[in-house]
Amino acid sequence: MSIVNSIKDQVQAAVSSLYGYTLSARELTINTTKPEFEGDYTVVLFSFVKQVKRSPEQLGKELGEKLLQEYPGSYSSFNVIKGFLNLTVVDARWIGFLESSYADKEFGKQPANGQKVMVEYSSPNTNKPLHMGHLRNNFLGWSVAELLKYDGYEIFKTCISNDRGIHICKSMVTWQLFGNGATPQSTGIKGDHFVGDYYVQFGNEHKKQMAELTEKGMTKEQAEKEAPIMKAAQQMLVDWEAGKPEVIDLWKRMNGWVYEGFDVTYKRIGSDFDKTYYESGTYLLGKKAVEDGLSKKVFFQKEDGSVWIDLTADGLDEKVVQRKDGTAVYITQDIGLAAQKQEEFGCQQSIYVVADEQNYHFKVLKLICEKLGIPGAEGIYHLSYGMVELPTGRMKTREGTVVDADDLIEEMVNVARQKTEDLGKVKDFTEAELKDLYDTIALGALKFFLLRVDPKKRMIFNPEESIDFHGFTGPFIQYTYARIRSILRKAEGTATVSLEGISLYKLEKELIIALEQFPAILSQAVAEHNPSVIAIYAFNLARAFNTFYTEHSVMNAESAEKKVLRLHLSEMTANVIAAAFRLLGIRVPERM
RNA sequence: GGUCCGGUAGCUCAGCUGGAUAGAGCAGCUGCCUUCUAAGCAGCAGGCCAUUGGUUCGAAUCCAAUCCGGAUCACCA
Repeated sequence: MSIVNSIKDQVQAAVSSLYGYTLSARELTINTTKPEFEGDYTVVLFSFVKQVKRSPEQLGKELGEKLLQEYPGSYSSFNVIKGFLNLTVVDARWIGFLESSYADKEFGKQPANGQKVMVEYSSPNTNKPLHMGHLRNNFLGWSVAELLKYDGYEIFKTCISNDRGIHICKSMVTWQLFGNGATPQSTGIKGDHFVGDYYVQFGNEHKKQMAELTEKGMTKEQAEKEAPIMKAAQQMLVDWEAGKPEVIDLWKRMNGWVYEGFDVTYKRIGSDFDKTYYESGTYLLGKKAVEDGLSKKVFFQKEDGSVWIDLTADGLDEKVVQRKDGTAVYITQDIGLAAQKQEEFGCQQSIYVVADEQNYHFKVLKLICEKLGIPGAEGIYHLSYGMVELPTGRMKTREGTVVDADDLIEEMVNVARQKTEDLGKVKDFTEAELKDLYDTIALGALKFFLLRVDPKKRMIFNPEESIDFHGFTGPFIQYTYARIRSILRKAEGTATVSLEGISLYKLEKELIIALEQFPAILSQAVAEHNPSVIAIYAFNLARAFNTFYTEHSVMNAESAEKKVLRLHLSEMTANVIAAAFRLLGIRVPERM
């Protein structure tokens, strides 16, 4: 049990035996004591002074004395200031905790709980390369999956590839018209960028053709549809749905290029999936759901043949689920896919990592699935995250204002290299070791930058200011880790001694208190599906260590006991940093 | 217009299940490398927590209204 929880139990017991009053969980708040006061934990008395009919001062005094008397092994002293009871926990208790946990490389990990959770994330379109928004999505999805795994769930990571539709046809048509048979191999351009370039070119051509048509007197709306290149793309979509062989071949070929490109990026950023679904293989799945919905009278058909669901009773609108031409809309595909995933994996919870612009969509999806009685519908959870924006507003592919993922990573690696060379601490590294270190630092900085912010909030990224390597950053924490590893290498073979009876300095105790909180932080992060909780914690822990480190020497400690104590403190800090970073998908270097 | 999300230091963000004097990082300014890695540490400066009202022992936090910004309400995906 955590120390806070055992304090709660003891306070409850003490109040009960003193006043015959049972404190509810809501009435009992215990915080870590503010640094300006003496003590480790603070019991807030205001919330139950009335119930026990005492003044705050009197209550604090009586309660403090009772605790000290009943649990002499737990508390060494107390003080009461206004309505706050500050308790000091005996050093031996902290040391006992440290001794039992310092070598645990998986501190806080929970045993398997038999529950299965699916996490769907990444979900790219195959007509353009990954950008910064995808990175946030990937890092988030991956990290939340790891968090749940650590918390005892069995996890399945999936990805849905939006590989069909008008968008990919646009790239295909443009390649046919202007490509002259070029390939990623012949041009040396990474496949996803290669295809993405044609998508951008489509936009330019389309604009050009629209201008010509509007000059001839067409309205903008007409021109948009009538532009020859747009008509060609539309036709291609029809041909694709009809299964025209040469279109299918081209589609497979171009998507193949994109996947080759994606694979490189995914490998680099460490994203992986247990299963990838392709929209081309699932977009007809909704049919069954529509029939099912009609027979259950959840859906109704209008005169023109289109199928709808009326959600006005739930405060939403009427929503179309099948077009009058009988084809499925987006939401229907998702319903079909949800049902299929449930059949294949049977998870209790299904998490969709998708940007917050789709909040409404997922609200509707969940509601419809519930009404259709699809198993696991209650377990649908939309992990909604805010978009990454530029200081000038949203990123737009067509306007060329996206921050490309590959470019950004490359730039980060360059900064990491430059910085490392300037410092000159790892001159003995081999080429391969250096390359690995630059990747570790660069991706560490990038992932930390994107994960340290509450997922719900949209975040602003200014490409003019490069991502920092100092302060509240990944490299800061990696550096702390490397420093500790350096000490531990030097300390190998140090004889262990009993720590009984030794007392703790303030900075030593603060570090232990921080370490002890890790499991509580984990459950918070899991409950909120929020890796930023871990990121912030890791930073605070590293900072606490650095403060301790400059103040107290480990290897030249004043006694053998202190040396062992500090080695254990250092080792546990390193273990917890490594565990926290593993959950964020960030590696830690032995040296940097 | 309806619904949802946000507004905290010059900038980027914590704190939001109500608790003590609102915290970090960056940027600015001072110090600290002949002792375990200075990607570090210590310090200074920087705030009408959007506004107004309410709830109470206590409000950045809860409630209401207002203002500002964003998303969404497609037979697009």
